[in-house]
Amino acid sequence: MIKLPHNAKEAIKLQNELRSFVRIRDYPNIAQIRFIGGVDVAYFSRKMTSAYAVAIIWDRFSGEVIERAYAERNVTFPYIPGLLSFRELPVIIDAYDKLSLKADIWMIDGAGVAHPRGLGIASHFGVVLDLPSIGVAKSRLVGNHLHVPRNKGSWVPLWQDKKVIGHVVRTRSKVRPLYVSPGHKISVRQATELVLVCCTRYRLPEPTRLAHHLVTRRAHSL
DNA sequence: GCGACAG
DNA sequence: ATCTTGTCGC
Repeated sequence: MIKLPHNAKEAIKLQNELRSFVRIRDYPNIAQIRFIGGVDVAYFSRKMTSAYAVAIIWDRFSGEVIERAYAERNVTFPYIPGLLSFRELPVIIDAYDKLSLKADIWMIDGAGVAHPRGLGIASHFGVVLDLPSIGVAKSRLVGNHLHVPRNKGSWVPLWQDKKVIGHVVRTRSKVRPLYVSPGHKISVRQATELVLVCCTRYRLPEPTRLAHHLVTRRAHSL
């Protein structure tokens, strides 16, 4: 269970404290990563008062989902750009806790360190659970970048204060690119490498894509 | 004050 | 994120 602040000011203070625990470095043996976790959250209207989350573990070699878990919870924290984790991490962790198997690394919808204070939801998740993680966002939160070549597999660096905080990746030809940034315990380069390996015929990497598909269909599964 | 702004 | 149908393009 994560610490839940009561307002934006407290949330920002907490992020500034947690950011010091983020570790961006090479993952030991990325070629041997087999089990990749994926999570996503959905709301079924009614002023989006309750959130639903699905956490899955995907086998990169067989291409199959080997386990899935579902959770739902009333959300209290509002959606504020930069403070997304305080709204969605609680349900995500509820779903994560129901899994019996372990994943080598996790992919989360949203930013990793490509965040105003370097602690996007993927980093927050990684630090709290002490697990390697990657942030996979469908749009930009912070940073600047040049145009990304239109062909699948190409990418350009995402800059912030003269530093590369992530990559803007073309996971499908002629389709809007993804904003990939390391969450915890992985490097920028490897994060992009792993995301591309998980993209077969869709814009989103399989772990995140499948979790989104399941949570959108209210795929209950205990 | 104005514009930007993950899901 | 969610509300929504058909439609243009690879």
